[in-house]
Amino acid sequence: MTPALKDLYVQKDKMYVATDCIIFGFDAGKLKLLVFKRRVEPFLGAWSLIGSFVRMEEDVSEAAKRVLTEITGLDNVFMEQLKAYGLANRDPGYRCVSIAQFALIRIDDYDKELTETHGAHWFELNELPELVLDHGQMVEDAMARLKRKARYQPIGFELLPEKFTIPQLQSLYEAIYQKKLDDRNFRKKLMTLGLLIKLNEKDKTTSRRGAFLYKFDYDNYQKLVKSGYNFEIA
Amino acid sequence: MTPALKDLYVQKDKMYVATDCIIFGFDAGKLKLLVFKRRVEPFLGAWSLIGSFVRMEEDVSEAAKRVLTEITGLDNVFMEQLKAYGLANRDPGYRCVSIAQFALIRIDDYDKELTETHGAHWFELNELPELVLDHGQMVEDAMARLKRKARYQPIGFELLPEKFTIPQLQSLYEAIYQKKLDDRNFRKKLMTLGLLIKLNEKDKTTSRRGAFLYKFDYDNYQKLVKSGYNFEIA
DNA sequence: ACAAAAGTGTTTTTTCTACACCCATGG
DNA sequence: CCATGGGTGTAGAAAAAACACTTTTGT
Repeated sequence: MTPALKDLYVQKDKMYVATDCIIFGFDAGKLKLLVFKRRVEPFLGAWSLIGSFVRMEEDVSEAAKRVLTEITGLDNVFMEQLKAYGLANRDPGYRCVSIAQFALIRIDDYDKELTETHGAHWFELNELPELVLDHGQMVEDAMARLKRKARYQPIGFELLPEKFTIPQLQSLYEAIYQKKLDDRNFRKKLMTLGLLIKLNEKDKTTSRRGAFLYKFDYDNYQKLVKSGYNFEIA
Repeated sequence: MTPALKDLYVQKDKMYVATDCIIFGFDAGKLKLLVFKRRVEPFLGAWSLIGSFVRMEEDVSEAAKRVLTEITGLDNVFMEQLKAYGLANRDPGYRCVSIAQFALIRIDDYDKELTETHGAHWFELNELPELVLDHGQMVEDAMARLKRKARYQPIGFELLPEKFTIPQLQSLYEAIYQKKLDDRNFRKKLMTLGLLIKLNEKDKTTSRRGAFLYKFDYDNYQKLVKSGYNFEIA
């Protein structure tokens, strides 16, 4: 914080600082968002992102992790800051700046009980209800970030189970980019990356023949990144 | 802002919210950063980004614009939010979250008097002094953003005068990417974009022959973006 | 035997890269 | 007339896009 000179002599105003989580999941070929029905005033009954005020002694990112763990029971979730929302009148109740966080979770391994006690629901992205305050804007911005980022960083894998099939991966990318991709080119591209480990198991839930399962090779990816490698999945 | 349920019953803490500006300029083939020598405690005499506390009645982005205008005398400067810095102990004096802003200015048309009265200096990026608090991190993050963003959005033009030559533009991109680019390929690439308007004037300050001046075609760019166009300058 | 999804190669087109010489001008 | 930076084209390599059929297997 670097106050401009004159600010040293004017009143410094204190505000609430909050954090809101935009939580993406992927299920049955659809991108989904975890939103919450508020059970208290203000905005009782309205849909909203989950969030919390940031406490005096915690980092903003810690506050976000705390919320995510309370809600999903998960630790080690992929999360990064989206941006701060700081319109003076964004919350009619009181001045509050919110720092939105962008999270990706494996939809199958979160704690359903926990979420249900919090009034959580998964919505498909194009079937989202109206959200309170500027939360709709946050979701829109997060979606744009996801689209851009999925291309250059292997964050898509955060949305899939640890073991996944190529067709699953493709349908995820199709959901993110909102367009159909060519099977052969997609598979070829991925294989040439050398970042998938083929397992000796098949997933037979979607076809009689079954599709081979793969794991993402995080170790190799880390190495490649260090040596100046640029991931890209169009 | 979406408080988690339990937060409604716990104390809500108020904090200072500040904004700090990472101001880039480009001059004589070098990327530069505007930093300030502090003339008051705390950190008297240390180098720092310029910033301000956000006031109760102003948007965070307004606060940043206010600072920028106070310092440079310029309005309509390219500025966008970088991200929020929210470590609990980032400022030893008191809890303060800072929202860093990323600004690009045309180095020739800012008000030199104004900046000098504020203790401002332009530093080349690889000759930066130590900065207070987490400002060094902010600069590093901003530089990464500039590198990434210059490739996909025509923000480079914000750093050049309205009329510029191709060699000038190339040297800007070379400074941003920190590598030499091929003259012919660079020029070819730009020409095929169809976003430069060639003027009937030459800049003769750098060669006897003189280089034609160009303007960026913002109108056409807007149109192309709307029709789904993707800008790219490698 | 057949439905339904998984898996496989080749050709064409486009984009990227590397590379060397002439031009215009002011001094 | 010459030093200096401005400006131009082409060929080879690499990457992206288009495209259709065979395989497996549970029912």
